Amino acid sequence: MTVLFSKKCELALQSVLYLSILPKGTIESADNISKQIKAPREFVSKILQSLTDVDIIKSKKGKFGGFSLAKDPKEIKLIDIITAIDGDYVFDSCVMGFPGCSDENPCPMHEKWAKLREESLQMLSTNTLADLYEITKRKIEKI
Amino acid sequence: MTVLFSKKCELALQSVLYLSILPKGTIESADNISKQIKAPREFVSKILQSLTDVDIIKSKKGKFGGFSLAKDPKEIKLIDIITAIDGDYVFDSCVMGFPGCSDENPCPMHEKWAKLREESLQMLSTNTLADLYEITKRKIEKI
DNA sequence: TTTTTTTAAGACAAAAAATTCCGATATTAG
DNA sequence: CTAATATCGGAATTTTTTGTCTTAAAAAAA
Ligand code: SF4
Ligand code: SF4
Repeated sequence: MTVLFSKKCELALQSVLYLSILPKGTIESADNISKQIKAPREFVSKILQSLTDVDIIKSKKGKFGGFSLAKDPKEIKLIDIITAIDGDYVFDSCVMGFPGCSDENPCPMHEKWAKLREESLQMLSTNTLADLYEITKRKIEKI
Repeated sequence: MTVLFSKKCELALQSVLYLSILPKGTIESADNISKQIKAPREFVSKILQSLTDVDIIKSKKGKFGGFSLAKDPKEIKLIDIITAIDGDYVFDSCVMGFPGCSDENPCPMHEKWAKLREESLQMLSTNTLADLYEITKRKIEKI
């Protein structure tokens, strides 16, 4: 298997992107969200719970309850969602898993990967939900 | 978890890189290789078996048996090892896992990732074991 | 207040990935 | 030939990840 983010993380990104195109303040139930992104409801629900813990989204119980963004889409960077789910070591760990890794003793692919990793991290750290608004909207509508 | 290659694939890369710095034709046992890369012997052994199936390395049974490169390090591209273990869909699948993915209907991160993915694939497709010789040697010696 | 709806929390189950075990077979040395 | 050493192939086990269920608690409506 070759994967960049865990399933949880993928679904977290999808869910939050979905929330980000709804009118500001909209509360959407886990049920609706899961239907939209075509993923198991209970699983999505669980993932969203952990995003509320880090204040990316907020939840409301009871009738007409659900989840909504906790802040402005401009304030939510993609990397925030990723680290919330997959941890902060995200771009620290290595593609090669070579033992004894350090700057003085880099593994054969270090130099080659370092650039790509840095670019990826950069991309995820600069882009916010707001930046993806248009294309997210187009995508969601067509699913 | 955030991972690019599976554990198997990482160990495959490490094992083959190790073989590539040994004098041409050297036969090394799974036991030695696993010690060198500090990984479970039986697991390494299993992984090496599947690499023999695709003629990246060859094996020899019996006393003084083991594994050795099946061809010149110049002929073995990194991507060959990766596809042998993780399959050819390696860079086809997506970071986002958005449903309904297609060129006309790309997901929000498509454009941003496409470039990075292409660069990664390019890097893995152009580099051979021979290209990494010097740094691999330095790395292995220091582990 | 009672009912309905929805999240919260945690145990539980299933699936996938990683790792080990074992019996068979091949190879070489003595 | 026999003993020793390795890979081979497949089953079995363990661990991690993914996904489900069940019960409780909160909120709104009746
Ligand atoms: S040296 Fe670089 S490429 Fe190698 S294991 Fe460490 S971080 Fe990864
Ligand atoms: S559109 Fe691009 S980024 Fe999105 S799921 Fe498809 S390949 Fe991945």
